[in-house]
Amino acid sequence: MAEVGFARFSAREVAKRIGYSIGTIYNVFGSLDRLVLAVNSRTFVAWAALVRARLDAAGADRVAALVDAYFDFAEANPNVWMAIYDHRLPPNAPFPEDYFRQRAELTGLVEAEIAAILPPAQADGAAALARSLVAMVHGHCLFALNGTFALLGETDARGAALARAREILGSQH
Amino acid sequence: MAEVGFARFSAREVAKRIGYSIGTIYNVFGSLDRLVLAVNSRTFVAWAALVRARLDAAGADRVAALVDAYFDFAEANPNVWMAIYDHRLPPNAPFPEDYFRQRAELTGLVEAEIAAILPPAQADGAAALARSLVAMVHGHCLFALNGTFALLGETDARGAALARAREILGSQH
DNA sequence: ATAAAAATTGGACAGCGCTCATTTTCCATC
DNA sequence: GATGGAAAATGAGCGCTGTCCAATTTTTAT
Repeated sequence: MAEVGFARFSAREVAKRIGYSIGTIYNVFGSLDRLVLAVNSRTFVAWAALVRARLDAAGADRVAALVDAYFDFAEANPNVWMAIYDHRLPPNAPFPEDYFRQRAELTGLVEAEIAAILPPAQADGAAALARSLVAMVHGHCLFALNGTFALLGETDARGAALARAREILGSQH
Repeated sequence: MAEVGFARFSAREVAKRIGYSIGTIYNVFGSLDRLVLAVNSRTFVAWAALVRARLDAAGADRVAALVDAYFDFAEANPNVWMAIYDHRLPPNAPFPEDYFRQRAELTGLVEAEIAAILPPAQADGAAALARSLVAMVHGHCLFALNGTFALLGETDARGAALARAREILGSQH
C-alpha cells in the first residue's frame, strides 16, 4: 500500500510478496475490503503513536504540535494515509470493532487536548469542537496532498490550518 | 458515475449505455483517466451554476449561502461530487486545460465573496483565505459524506462548518 | 462511381476480486 | 514410527477490468 497506493493495491500482489497464494489471503481476510481495513487499522496505530510522541515532547503550544503531527504523518506516509479516506465500505457494512477502536483512540487524543484548552464553561462542547477542528485540518492536509492547493497556487497548507485553528480556538469564550 | 460511484465506474459500461463499443470510448477520450476528468469537469460546471444561483438569491448572509451551496450540491450528488476527489491523476500528469478552467471558475466565486467581506486592509490575503475556508468546509462536508462524522457521533457537519467560517472571518481584522 | 478520410469495431492481452474442490501440512493419539 | 482427523494452503476457473490496434464500416468530396 505504501509503495503503490490504494488505487493500485491488490490482494494478488500482496499474496505474491508474502509468498502465499491468493486463496490464503481470502481465507484469512475474507475480502479485499477487510484486507484494506486491516491495513488502515495499522495506519491508525502508527499515526496515534506519532501524535502521542509529539504531544509528550511538546512545549506550551500543543495545538501546533497536533497540527504538525497531522501533516507530518500524512506527508511522510502519503499512500497509507490517503488509503484511509480513499477506501469506502459498501453501504451498511459495519466497521470492524478494532478499526473503530484504533480510530477512536486517535481522535480521543485530540479531544483531550481541546478539552484542556477550552474554558471550563464550554467543556461540554469539546468533543464536537475537536471533531470540527480535525475536519478543518484534514481539509487542508488533503488539499495539500491531492494537488488541489497546488492547482490553486497555495503553498502553505500547514500554516493556513494552524492559523485557522488559532482563530477558531480564540473565538471560544 | 452518478449511479454507481467512482469505484464501480467503468469505460465498458459507459460504452454499453451509450450504444458504442469500448474502442470508440478510447478513441475519443484516450484513457479512463481522461474520461473521468471529462465527467468531473462537467461536475464543476453544474456545481458552479448552483453556487451562482444561490448567491444571486442570497440575502445579506452570503457566507451561509456559500456553505449551504457546498453541502447541498455534495449531498444531492454524492457520487459525482466524491468522484472529483476520489480520482487521482498519475504523478506529473497535467490537468486538462478546461478542467482547470472550470475548477478555477468555481473557486473564483468564493474568492470574490471573501474579498468583499474582508476589511480593505486585508484585501490582498483574500485569495489565500478563500482557499483555506474552502478546505475547511470541504473537510466537514467530506467527513459528513464518507461516514467519518457518523463514526464519531457528529450529526451537524453543516452547522459546524458555518460556525467555524464565522469564527474565522470574525477574526480577520 | 470512386477514392480518400474519418469513425467505429471487437478480439486479444494481462491483470483484477473472488470461489471452492483439492491437496498439503500439522499434530495428538496410539 | 504409524495413523487419522483437523487445520492450513493451494491454484484453476469465472466474469470482470483497462488498453491496444488491425480490420472494417461509414462519411465526405470529387
